[in-house]
Amino acid sequence: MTCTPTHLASQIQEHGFRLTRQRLAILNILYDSGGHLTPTEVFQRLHVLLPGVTEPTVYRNLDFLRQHGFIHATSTPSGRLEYQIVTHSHHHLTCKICGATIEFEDEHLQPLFARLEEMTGYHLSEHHVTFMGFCPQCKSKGE
Amino acid sequence: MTCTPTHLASQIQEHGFRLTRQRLAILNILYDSGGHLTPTEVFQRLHVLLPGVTEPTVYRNLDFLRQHGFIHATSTPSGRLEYQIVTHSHHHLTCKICGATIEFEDEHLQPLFARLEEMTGYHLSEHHVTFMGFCPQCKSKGE
DNA sequence: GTCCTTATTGTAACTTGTTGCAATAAGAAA
DNA sequence: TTTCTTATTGCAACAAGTTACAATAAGGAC
Repeated sequence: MTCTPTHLASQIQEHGFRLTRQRLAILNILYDSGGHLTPTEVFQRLHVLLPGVTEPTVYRNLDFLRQHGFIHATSTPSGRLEYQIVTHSHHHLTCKICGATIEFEDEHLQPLFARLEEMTGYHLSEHHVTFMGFCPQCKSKGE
Repeated sequence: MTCTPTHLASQIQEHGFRLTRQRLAILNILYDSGGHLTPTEVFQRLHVLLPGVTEPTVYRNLDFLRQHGFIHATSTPSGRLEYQIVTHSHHHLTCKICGATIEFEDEHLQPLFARLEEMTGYHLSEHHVTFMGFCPQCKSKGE
C-alpha cells in the first residue's frame, strides 16, 4: 500500500471521488503526524490550515478515507478511534495496571487472517484489534 | 466464567466493591437481553426500572464492570462499544457491501493469544476485535 | 438498630460525535 | 473559458459520552 498524500490523492481521483482542499489537508496532517491522531486532534490542526473547516467535515472525511482503505483506524482501549496513514500497520497491547504499551506488527495476525478467510469464505479487508493485559512487571502482583 | 447476575453480584462484593441497585439492575438488563447492548439501550431499559438513574451512572458502571471483567465490551465497525454478559465470547465478521455478518468463537483466537503472550511476556486479559471484508457472494464483484 | 467511612450517585456543564438540508465547489463537458 | 451535475461542505440542531464536585447510600463497626 502506498502512503504519500500525493499518491493517495491520485488514487482518490482515480476512484472517481473528489479531491477537496479539506480532504487533501487531512491526508497531509495524518502523514506529517507520523502516528495516530484522534478526530479532535485532526480538527485542531486542520483549523490552522483551513480556518473555515468544521467538525462534521473532519468526521465525514476520516470515515470516508477509512471506508475506502486510504487510511487506517485503530480503536483505543476506551473505544475511541484514532486514524493514521496506512504505512505498515501495527497494534497495541496495554498493561491494565501501569499502562505500559507495546506494539506488535500486523503481520503477526496474518496466520489468523488466513485461517478466518478459509473458515468463512470471506475476504478480509479491515480489522480493529486491541489487547489489554498485565505486563511482566505487574503480572506477579495479580489484579 | 460464571454468568448469572446473582453470581456476578456476589463476585462484585467479594472483590470489595459495592453492590448498588443501579449496578445490579444493569447486570440484569444485560443478562435478560441475551446479546449486545449499547450504553444508550442500557440506559433506556434502566430508566424504566429505576426512573431516577442518569447517563453518567450507566457509562461509569459499564466501564467499571468491563474493566473488572464482569462483562465484555465489543467494538462495532463504527468504533462504538457494545456490552454483554460474559458467557462464551464471540466476534463479528461483517461484509462491507451487503452487511452480512457471521460470528466466530473466541477460541479461534486462542493460538494468537498464546503466541502474543509468548512474544511479549504479557498476560492477556481483554481484547476487542472486529473484522470487515467481503462475503463470498459480494467478493466476486470487487470493491 | 445507630454511627461512620467512603464508594457511588445525581447534577450541571461540558466535550465529542452525528444528522438533515441548503449552499458551495470539484470535475466533466461544451 | 463557461455551463452543468452532483459530491462535498458549512450550518444548525441534536445525540452521545465525559468530567468535577457535592449529596447520597452501601457496608462495616459498634
